[in-house]
Amino acid sequence: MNDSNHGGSSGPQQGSRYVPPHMRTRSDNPRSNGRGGGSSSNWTASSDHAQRSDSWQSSRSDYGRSGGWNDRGYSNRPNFYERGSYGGKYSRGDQEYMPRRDESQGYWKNGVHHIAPRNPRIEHDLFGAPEDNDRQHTGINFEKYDDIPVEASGTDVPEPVTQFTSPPLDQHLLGNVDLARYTTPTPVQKYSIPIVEAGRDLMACAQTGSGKTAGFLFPLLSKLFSDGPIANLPPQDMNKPSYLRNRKAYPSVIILSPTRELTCQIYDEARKFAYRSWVRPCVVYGGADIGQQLRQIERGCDLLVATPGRLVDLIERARISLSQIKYLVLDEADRMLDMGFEPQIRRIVEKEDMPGVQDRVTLMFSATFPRDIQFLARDFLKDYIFLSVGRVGSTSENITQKIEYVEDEDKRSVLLDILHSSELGGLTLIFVETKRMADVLCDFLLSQNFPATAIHGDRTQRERERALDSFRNARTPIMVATAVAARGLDIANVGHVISYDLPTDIDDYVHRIGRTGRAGNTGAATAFFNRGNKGIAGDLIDILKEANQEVPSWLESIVRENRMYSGGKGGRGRGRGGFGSRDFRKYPQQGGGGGSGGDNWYRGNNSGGYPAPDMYNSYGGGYGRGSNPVAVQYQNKTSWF
DNA sequence: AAAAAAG
Repeated sequence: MNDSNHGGSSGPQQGSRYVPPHMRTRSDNPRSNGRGGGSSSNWTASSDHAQRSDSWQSSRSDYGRSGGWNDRGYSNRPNFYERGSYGGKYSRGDQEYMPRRDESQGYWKNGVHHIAPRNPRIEHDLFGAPEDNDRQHTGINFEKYDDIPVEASGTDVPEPVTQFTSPPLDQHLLGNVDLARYTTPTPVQKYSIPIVEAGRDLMACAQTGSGKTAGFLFPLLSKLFSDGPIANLPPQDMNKPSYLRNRKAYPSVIILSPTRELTCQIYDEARKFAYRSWVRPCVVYGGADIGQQLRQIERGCDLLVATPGRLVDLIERARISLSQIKYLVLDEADRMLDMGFEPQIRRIVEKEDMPGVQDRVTLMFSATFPRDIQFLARDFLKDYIFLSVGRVGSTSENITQKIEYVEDEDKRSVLLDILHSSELGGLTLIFVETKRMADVLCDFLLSQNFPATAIHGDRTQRERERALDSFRNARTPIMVATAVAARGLDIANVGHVISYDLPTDIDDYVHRIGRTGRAGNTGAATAFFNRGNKGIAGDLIDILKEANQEVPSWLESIVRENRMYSGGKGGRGRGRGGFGSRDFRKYPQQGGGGGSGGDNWYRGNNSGGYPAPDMYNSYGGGYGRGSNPVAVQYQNKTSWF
């Protein structure tokens, strides 16, 4: 039922096979021993360690031979690898050896960034096979994204960059960017790079699909690479036995994200770009063995990607200190608030030992910019740059949206029709509203001999990761999902998104269809609509029109008839026509539900000037009037990494 | 109303 139960009876079997992606090391993969679950004894652990060092020694000797290893075409940056090539500096007897790092880890000493030698196996793990262009899908078609409109506001907005170059980016980071085959910065990245470089705070209305993960990772890691760790870190004396050591980790970066899968995804990206550097990324999230995560952290943790609940847990256990934080990133902030994380987030940011707003750089990302996000921005950010990123054009062009009227009892057979008629190739993602339905439908599909899996919050973390994995690599090209997979998740090659049940929130719908139609590809999105969904009909029509899609006439009439009764809710002030979210410091707010033009609660800021920080103080607590005064942005999410 | 997340 719950992951913790697996640790007991069934733990050994499952634990021996499954190693979460971020825990995998070179020698973990072929682990054939039946032991090795979370509860395995110290004996197993230490013998593991011995094996690891052995295999390490042997692979290390490979470095001398350049073989085919250097033939991978890094010609554009010939100097990059010279520093990191295997040399005599880095040996066990040497003073510079830092035991808390393994050999694939760089280190910082006396103001110099020592880059670790390259490691073919890790490189393959992180970046894929060099010739495998399909798997390595990042970096394609970026040119296409030049059209995405970006609007930046705030004081002294730095000029956007146009290329990945050094400066402003660190040379080592550029090498990793090359390895990951990112060629051209996306619009978010063009802006975020100089903004973070300048040490400014950022509030960005953008989604994963816009390249925002790299958008914050690049400049932030780049700065860390050049600046090094904070000097006054309490020294870790690794010669002491572990029980006498300070077991707290002092990360420089915290990245918070709402779901476990998203957290893992960000972590995977971080690993790529932190490769061989002194920065060691870690990831913590609920539902997984905390002991394993603690051990990871103990080995060094400079950049931590976390879900809020687990992070609070670790702080309480005094295993994480926030006192050295230089960068705080809140990803999918609106989603985190929706999920009720505000208390945890406020606790982490305001009530623990994290440096104050003035003493850290804070980056906030959010698909929408409703009022509670504005308040969060007010409290967490200083003199920030507001970035509004337009849709990645493919919502309108690349994704064919279709709304079908299907009664609940007919849904199954219509679904089967669709699945039978669709040609092989792309993945099919089916969204349902309840966890129960996800299981029921998945079971039904299996009984009909469709290779399906399901992902939802009642499954264990292991099951979730397995499901996602088997979907990604097309072992089960059909996946039934709840809202857990609607946003942010990057699943390549999804050809068809089916909203078996429509969500009640149009944002969710938009996020769902954004799982398909990736860069350069076309996608299909089908939704089953019936009377139960009439609440979303109006918004749905808006979306369809905006995306130049066919609007069924029956849908129009449902809306008309709906308006008769509801007295015309007249939309919720969503910004149509490209840009949605606006810098509320600059623009007058659009009317919310009541609409009586009384939304100028921030008063007197139409001049485009930057508001004084205390502008909010005049506002007191009475902001309950009106609803949702802020335009919401619909942006496609063709995630490409 | 359901889902997600800390256990």
